[in-house]
Amino acid sequence: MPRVAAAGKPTAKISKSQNTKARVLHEALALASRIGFQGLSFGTLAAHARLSKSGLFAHFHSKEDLQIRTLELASAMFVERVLKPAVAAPRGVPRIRRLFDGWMAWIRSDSVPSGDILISCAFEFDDAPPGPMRDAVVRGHHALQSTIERLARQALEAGQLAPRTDPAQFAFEFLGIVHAHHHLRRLLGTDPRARRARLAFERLLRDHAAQPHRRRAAR
Amino acid sequence: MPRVAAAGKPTAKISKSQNTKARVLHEALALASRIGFQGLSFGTLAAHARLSKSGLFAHFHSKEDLQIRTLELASAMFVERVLKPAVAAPRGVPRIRRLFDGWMAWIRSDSVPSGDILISCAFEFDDAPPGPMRDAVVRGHHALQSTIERLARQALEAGQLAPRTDPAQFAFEFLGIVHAHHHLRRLLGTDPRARRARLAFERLLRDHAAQPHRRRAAR
DNA sequence: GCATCGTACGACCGACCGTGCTTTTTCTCA
DNA sequence: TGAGAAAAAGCACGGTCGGTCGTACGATGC
Repeated sequence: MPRVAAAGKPTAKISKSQNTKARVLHEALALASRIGFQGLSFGTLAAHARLSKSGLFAHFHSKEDLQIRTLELASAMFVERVLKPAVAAPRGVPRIRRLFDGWMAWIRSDSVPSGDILISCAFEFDDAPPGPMRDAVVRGHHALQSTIERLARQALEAGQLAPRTDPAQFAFEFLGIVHAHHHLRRLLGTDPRARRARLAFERLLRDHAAQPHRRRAAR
Repeated sequence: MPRVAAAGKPTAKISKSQNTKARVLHEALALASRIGFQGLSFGTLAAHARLSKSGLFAHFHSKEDLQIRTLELASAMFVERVLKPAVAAPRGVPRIRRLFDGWMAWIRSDSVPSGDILISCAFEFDDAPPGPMRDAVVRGHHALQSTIERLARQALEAGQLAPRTDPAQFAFEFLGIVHAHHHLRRLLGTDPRARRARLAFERLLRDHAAQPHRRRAAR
């Protein structure tokens, strides 16, 4: 069978192994985002990556290894495409906004089909028996939660959020909105339901906004 | 066929079949709530229900049939234990509160282990290929969404919510809070994290509360 | 008293699973 | 260019999956 020559890229001296490994991992990511991490089997991945099942074993020692590497790739992409652009925005509320916008775009993006694979993964393993994957998912959640908390705290210190704001609570609700949007998008299709999430986010921000000019009326 | 003449009649004799079927279904529900609907296999269920695999086939024609029956049982229990008690409360905000309280208790309940199986199911099938289970999940979502919308609309008409309230948006955020709580509970254990969901719910209510005494300050 | 039907059983099927072991192909570099 | 290393394939294993088949037991209707 005539092998397909590498996809035209110069590949500056990356040993071929690394190259195919990366390619296979991207295939695995696309596959996992469609059928879940549990459904990511060596057989289907092999067929999809035009590699024999045993050929995969040269790169991944076990299915669990494959899952974790794939999850790591997804995390790295999320950091690169969502977190980094967010922290490029000015501290405080603008940065929080940028995070939300970037996240929504990431969910909408086609590069990782079927939405945010990290969220799917979290829900897939939230009731799994203890194991490396579950641990990785828990670590990922804590990282996200504390990141959002930090952004909220910065906004608080900058006087852009009301002093009564609880950063942890803010992060909880922030994550809840994103998760709800992701779920609905997958369940009901791609209709412009992002509006609901956007409104909820605006309400969250408005409700915690600093109001220097007058005393708060509610309560 | 000595089939049941009519549903629900005295039927002093609950034909043995119905009995074991109900027993097996409850086993299936408990099992599915621990390992998910996809993981609910005939083999494991047979071992768990002390019935041979082929014995199960006398009651369920296929795995899909088993899944759907199990889902129906869960839905019926949810209606019985959460929805009905809620509509027993006075119309308006009290009824909404009762729904939230009941739902949180249902998630906490041990009767259906591992939280709300309907929520888990929804997340399990939100990216599944089209099929009866997915359809059932979508229908279930619409039913819940429209129920909450209705409660919100009633509260609106009773003047207990601010006129600018959008019932659909209210339902979206309500569901988001419950889902987020359920997810966190499964992911991080049973710690008293319900407080976060409670606070978010209170904020949702407070934010949409009618304020007859003064004009709203925000915006 | 006998035929019928629903319930339950054990054996079995083909497909796919994850994973090793061996062989062949391909790449790398002196 | 050729030898050694690395990558990929081939193959076989034990296991589980959803599902079928033939069969046997117990109740029920005629």
